[in-house]
Amino acid sequence: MDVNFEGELNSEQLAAATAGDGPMLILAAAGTGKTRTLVYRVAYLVSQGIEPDRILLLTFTNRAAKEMLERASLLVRSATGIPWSGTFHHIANRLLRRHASLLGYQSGFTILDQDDSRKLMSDAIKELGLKSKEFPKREVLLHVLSQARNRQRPLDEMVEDHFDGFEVDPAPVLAAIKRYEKRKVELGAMDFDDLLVNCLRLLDEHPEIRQRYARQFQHVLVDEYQDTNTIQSQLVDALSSEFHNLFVVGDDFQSIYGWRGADTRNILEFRKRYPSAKIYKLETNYRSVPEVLNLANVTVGCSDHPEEYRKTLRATREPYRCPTVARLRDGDHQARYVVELLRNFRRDGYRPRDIVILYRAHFHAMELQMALTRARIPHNITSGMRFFEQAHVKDVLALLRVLSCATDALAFERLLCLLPGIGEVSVRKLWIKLGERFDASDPAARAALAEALRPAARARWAAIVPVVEAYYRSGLSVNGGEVVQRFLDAFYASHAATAFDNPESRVDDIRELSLHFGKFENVEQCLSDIALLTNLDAEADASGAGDAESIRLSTVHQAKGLEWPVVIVLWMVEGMFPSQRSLDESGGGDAEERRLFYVAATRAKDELVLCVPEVRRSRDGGVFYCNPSRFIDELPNEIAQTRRIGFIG
DNA sequence: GTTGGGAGAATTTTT
DNA sequence: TTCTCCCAAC
Repeated sequence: MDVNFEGELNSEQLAAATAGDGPMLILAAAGTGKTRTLVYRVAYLVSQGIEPDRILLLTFTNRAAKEMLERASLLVRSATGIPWSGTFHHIANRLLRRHASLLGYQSGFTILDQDDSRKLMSDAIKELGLKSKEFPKREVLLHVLSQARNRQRPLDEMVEDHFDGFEVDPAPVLAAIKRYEKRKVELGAMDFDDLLVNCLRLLDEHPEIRQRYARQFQHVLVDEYQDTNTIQSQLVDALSSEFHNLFVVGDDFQSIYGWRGADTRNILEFRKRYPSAKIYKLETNYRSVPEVLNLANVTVGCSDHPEEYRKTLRATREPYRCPTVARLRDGDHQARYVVELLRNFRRDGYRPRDIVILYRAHFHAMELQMALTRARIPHNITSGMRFFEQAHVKDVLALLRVLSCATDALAFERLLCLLPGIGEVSVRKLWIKLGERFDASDPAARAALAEALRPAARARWAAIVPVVEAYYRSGLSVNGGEVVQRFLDAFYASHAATAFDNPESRVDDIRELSLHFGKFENVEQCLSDIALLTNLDAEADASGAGDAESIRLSTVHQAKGLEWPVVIVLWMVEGMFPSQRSLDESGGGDAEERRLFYVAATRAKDELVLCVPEVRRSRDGGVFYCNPSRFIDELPNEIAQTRRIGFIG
């Protein structure tokens, strides 16, 4: 391995990447080569003779994990790359599969995704007879539970806090949540939070296990450390407890996931926990023109962020031109203006993929979506709906789950509901009749099921049976992709044709899924891997092509870590950005919104346009005047050029 | 019991 | 826009 560290890194990056042992905090401002530094750190460690399997590299997203691994493997040029590299949930899953029995789980435990969790919580609420308009929604309950677990706070306290000032009786709320938790254990399943919670439990309750892994991981590296929550930071601490070679990288000013339990204190108080920690700052920005950085620096400057952590972005690019603040009349005017802008940028030579439109919440882009469609401008929206949570994908996965686990009640229900005349109630009865389990490998169980079905359903079920039989005949060696393909041909394609208004694209998705599954040896592996992935689109995006000809519309959250030459931000008005809901929430809402705006602005390489409509129209024709966002108001004149946009069309 | 239509509501969402 | 809820008709 011959990496030229001096030649390929600037002095800030070099100092961090080639530092000695001990705990280290790298504060990397936006666009300063954070990933690069982390990747070269890995390469440096390997060049110093550290075995790759003694390095633990933790990231948050699959996207980051993939990028990191690719770049590191390239530098290290080892066939195995970095074997212990992945998302927190991935690594936790790996440890739990090995040692689940110590915690009373089977190593083949199912992972519940958000959809499953929602279902389970709904059931819990219904079973306790709490379903009413006044009772908090299942999402709220799941949120409170998740916060309590991720922040490691007692549940009753968290419930009290969350409903403080509202007329909500905590007792039934707690009862529903406990019922949910109990049900999960009965199913032998873990939700996303369980993976982390149980992994930490494993390390805490079994010192010999902790020691084994802490001794293995001579170096622990963490990306996006500002987004860690309490439990994740404890996991990191436990896994680095033998060598204390902890290398964490992050930007406290890009922490935008507080509402999911991320705790900036992890990064801000790193020195408190690790008094010997060295701090390195990366402030040289390679991404943006100086005018954009000036704006970002003003936004940071107006905050009450701790001095020690302040970073001032230093530009390396040539001066270009100021960001624009566009004053507009209303949402429709904004939409027409953006369409016009897009044409101008196209004329200037930017390609569609060079441009992104960002907003605080999905529905802020409503008018624009319609305008783009009318103007026939191709665009794609990174919507809230994730690939693996779409109905058709979950349907197909349900079959695999039924094949691999006889007690997966959720999957059984989902699969059987595909049959005509079978709904939730019938499935419940059926499940109990079958003894609360369905072992698909057992011909007697299959016969019992067919027997119990009414004629119409039985006829459709008959189409699925051969797929199941073929799977077991093959001795389980057939891969998940083939099972999916057979299921699609024998049953699902025709089901899709009657159930959806866009069956073609759904069938296409399933074909793609089938191909994806071809990589895995068995069905269990497919399921375990897929549960921790959120979409295939991200992979398709990364491989380029595809949607190069469309303009991307995205929330600011989803744009984190990415960059575009042209960035247009919609609805920069009080109440929308910053969002009112966020401001109303106790604790740091304002500060987090500010950081979010900072993230939005620093995505821009060349051009940044901030749209400020004057009024909002409601559905019933009402008109509200809105004030420009505080983040716009506080910008001095020389930082951004304000333009009053006349009426178009 | 199931299914389909229509009304109404909608922060953000790495796993 | 899309998703969820609720009621009425099979």
